[in-house]
Amino acid sequence: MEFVNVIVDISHEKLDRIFQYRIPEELQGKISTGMQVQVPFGMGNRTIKGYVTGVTDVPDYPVEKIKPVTGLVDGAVPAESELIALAAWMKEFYGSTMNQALKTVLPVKQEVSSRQEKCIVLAIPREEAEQLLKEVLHKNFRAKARLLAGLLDHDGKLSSKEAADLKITSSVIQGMERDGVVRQISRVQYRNPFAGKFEQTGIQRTLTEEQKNAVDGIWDEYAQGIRKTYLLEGVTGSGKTEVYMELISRVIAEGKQAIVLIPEIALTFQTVRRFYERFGDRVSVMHSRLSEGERYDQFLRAKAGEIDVMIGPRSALFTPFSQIGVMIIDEEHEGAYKSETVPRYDAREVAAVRAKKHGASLILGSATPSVETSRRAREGKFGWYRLTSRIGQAILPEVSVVDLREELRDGNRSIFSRRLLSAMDDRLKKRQQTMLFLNRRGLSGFVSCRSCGKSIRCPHCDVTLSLHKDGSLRCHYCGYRIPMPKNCPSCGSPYISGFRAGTQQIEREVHRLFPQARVLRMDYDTTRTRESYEQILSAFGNGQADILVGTQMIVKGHDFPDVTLVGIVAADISLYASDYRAAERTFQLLTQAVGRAGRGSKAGEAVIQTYMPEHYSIQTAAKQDYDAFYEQEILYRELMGYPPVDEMLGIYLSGKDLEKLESCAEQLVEWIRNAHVEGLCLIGPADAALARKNDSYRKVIYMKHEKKIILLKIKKLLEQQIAGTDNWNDIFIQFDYNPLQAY
DNA sequence: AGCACGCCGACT
DNA sequence: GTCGGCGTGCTC
Repeated sequence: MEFVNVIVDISHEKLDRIFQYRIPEELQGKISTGMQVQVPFGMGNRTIKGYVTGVTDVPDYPVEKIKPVTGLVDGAVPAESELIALAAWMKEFYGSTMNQALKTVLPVKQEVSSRQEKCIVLAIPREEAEQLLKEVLHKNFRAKARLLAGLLDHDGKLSSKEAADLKITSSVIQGMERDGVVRQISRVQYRNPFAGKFEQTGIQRTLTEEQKNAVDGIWDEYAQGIRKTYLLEGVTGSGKTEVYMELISRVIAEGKQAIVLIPEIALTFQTVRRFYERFGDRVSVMHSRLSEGERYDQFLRAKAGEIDVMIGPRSALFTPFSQIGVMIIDEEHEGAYKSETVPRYDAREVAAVRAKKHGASLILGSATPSVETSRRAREGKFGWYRLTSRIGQAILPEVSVVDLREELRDGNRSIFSRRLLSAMDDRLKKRQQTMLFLNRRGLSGFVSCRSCGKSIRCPHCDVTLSLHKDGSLRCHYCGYRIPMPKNCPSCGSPYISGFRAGTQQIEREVHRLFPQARVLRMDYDTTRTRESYEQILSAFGNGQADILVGTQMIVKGHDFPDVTLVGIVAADISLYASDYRAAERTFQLLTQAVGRAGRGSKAGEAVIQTYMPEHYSIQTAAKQDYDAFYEQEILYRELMGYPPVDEMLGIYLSGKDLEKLESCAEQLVEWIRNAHVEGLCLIGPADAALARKNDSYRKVIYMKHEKKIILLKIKKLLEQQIAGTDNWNDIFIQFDYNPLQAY
């Protein structure tokens, strides 16, 4: 290895790219990715620091112009270089360019003009400056004159943004600084996103027996130097957050830091306030509503050691702490922890890697753990603690499952069953609140029978087929296709179009049936603006509406004590999703929705409407029985070889030239076959779920194998093959482990 | 960002 | 001509 790729440590957009340097004799073998090096830069060859992002034998810059690395940066390794090494790992593991990986791991550097803490002040008395202004005007030093006039106009102080507006360049300022006319001062003032919003009360609730047991168990192992991943399985309202906070405070007491990941949608004032009340200013929050600058400030605050706890969504995983003691992923089953952009990383996996590097414990918390996590806990690979009782007087709601096929037989074709209608009527009379939940998510073209409830499934992959514009039903994994039948293949009924209700229709129907009811609707359309999400929730929480209609976003982490009825309008919608996780997702959504009823002192009720009342994910969700669900689900995964039993790798190809795309896909399949990997299951190539997007055609190939490392090896092999072939230039390829959504 | 280069007006 | 401010462009 003769050359290194370096990102220089100067924050300027124009320099935010890779520069190559030669490794001199004496440093051979001593330089690796993630290290900091000293390099000569610019015409004056001034020495600056840079981060090594890769080592290579082939330079892509004229060799005669490449300068040698001057030395290594010694001393403590800063957090950033750990993150760069992490980016390098992500690049290898998930498949991406180094730049893509770096962009996900490091925050966007601020544009120079938009956020400047630097300012220029007059270093001489006002009269002297006025005198000087006359002098420079006389000498026709226009830039200096502009600066002096500007300073005099603004009480002797100019921000560098104002200076830039006056077209004053740095060379002018530096010249005048040398002459002692002005001084440049830089004041670092970080924005604190909730300064003054909360108060630190130091409140510490006493732990229940179960909570204490979990904390002590994890802490005992921590004290013994055992660092691993734990599953904290606890029903909604069982107080997982108290366990997190206790562990965090112990870790802080040791001088270490903590990262708490929460799905963006559940990241509310309520959650943040609890952490703030306990840890005060040492907590910070990242969320998508922060401006670019505010987010960058949080990054800097963490780096400067101003905070100990960072709460945020997936991206908070990359907070530049130097010594993490504990990492927490709350609601670990949420799809939000998988990135939808390259590198398509899984935050739970990356957290485990980062935790290992820092010697931190990793806690995965959920009421309905993902099948992957659950399996590892059951196999003993993860520590496992359960919180089974709800805190306070809250009791689990009474659940009834309504068979919509019967409603149809009895002539009720409306969205609501008689049972749900009478329950809603009852709540309106009692002035209690109702939530109506529609669990649709990314569903397109699903087909199911309204008589027997069955969907039409792929004979090879056992997932629901989806309806395409050309009238065919297709499998998103293997491409299997049949024409859309006129009648249901299992019962012959002609009612086989899907349930087409949207939240707007439900809202309209509620208005029609209960004109006196005050209704709020919350879905993607009504929460576009910045504050609307919080507004709707707090309006409902304050009792300004009787009924809240919405999609999944209404069931995540909100306590409404006056809600005593939850209606799940069509529980099976998410069952018809055309991927192997449909049943799991349905169980999770239903369990969460049911758990929303009766969070206060009043008893709650949930009504689940469905065309498939016998399906195990609906049955088990109605009983809130996770174990029973898991036992059923793992059988299906075993039978079909889906994760976590086998590992799965999606390969997504896209390109504007269809013929070329097809031949490349075939070539890829051939390379995989030629590798002769034992136990490998190859599916496809097939049209992607979205076969055309932005003028590009899209194809998918899936591979399944018991061992992820084998898939990783094949991925690497393919990357090498592609690099060595020249006709791949305008075909784009992406890799995705255990995909969540169809490409 | 920070440095050098080269343009252009002012002064000996 | 030469001096020096000031804008421009490049940096492996």
